[in-house]
Amino acid sequence: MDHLTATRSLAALAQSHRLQAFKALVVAGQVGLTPGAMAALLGVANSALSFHLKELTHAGMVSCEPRGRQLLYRANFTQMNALLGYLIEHCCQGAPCGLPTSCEVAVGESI
Amino acid sequence: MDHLTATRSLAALAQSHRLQAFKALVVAGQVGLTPGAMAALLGVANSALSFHLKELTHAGMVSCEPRGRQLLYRANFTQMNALLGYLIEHCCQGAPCGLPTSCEVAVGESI
DNA sequence: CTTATAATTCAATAATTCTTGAATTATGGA
DNA sequence: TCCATAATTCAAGAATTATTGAATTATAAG
Repeated sequence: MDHLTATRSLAALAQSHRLQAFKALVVAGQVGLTPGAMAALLGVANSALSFHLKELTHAGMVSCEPRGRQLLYRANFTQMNALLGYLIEHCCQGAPCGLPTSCEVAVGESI
Repeated sequence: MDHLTATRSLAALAQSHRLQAFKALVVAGQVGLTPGAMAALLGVANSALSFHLKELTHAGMVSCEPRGRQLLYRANFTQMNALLGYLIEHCCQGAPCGLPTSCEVAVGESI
């Protein structure tokens, strides 16, 4: 993850509806969510949500797969983890990070 | 950290010059940096940097203290850690986070 | 084949964000 | 006091981002 990618990833999450959508996708996990379900969940117009999903997709924060006449969006955990790795590396200075004890994975380019 | 604060914190970092400034402040640590030093470092006009520092300040990502005729800005590590805690809690779903092994601190409201 | 559904795209507008350069405020030194 | 320095503020304009409603594309079911 480089500076530009980090900036774009942060910008993708830095909007209330998009952060809501992403959090919903995280909760949904591998099952994913359709745009219709998310629009209903967030109370946002279809076209507005479509716009935000495009932003998230372009930033690489979510992936999209056709399922019949619907689309299934899923959170891209790899990219999210890469963003967290970047923030921890460049914005924490090795200071205590207040992280869950379950996260003891070695950091590296694989993030 | 709640949804709104997280959105504002993310927005504060979701701009190239602001992310650069914040990273520079992280490197500077407790010493801090003056606006003049940062403007020179980033190659940004003073007034533009002032605008961005105001954004970071309003979002609570940095603090500011007068020092003679200069100002000293410092990264707010507490807020940054709270943001990381929020992202890990809501955007990771307990999945492996790819974090440095040095971060084994228990998470809590103190983040 | 026709119809209903799911989602995106488009155009227009509104709103926000960013940059620039000039003006302002305030501190410290000659 | 006078001048130079440090930084912010302000106004204007450019650029980007967000919302709305209509139109379009495409799939599935009857």
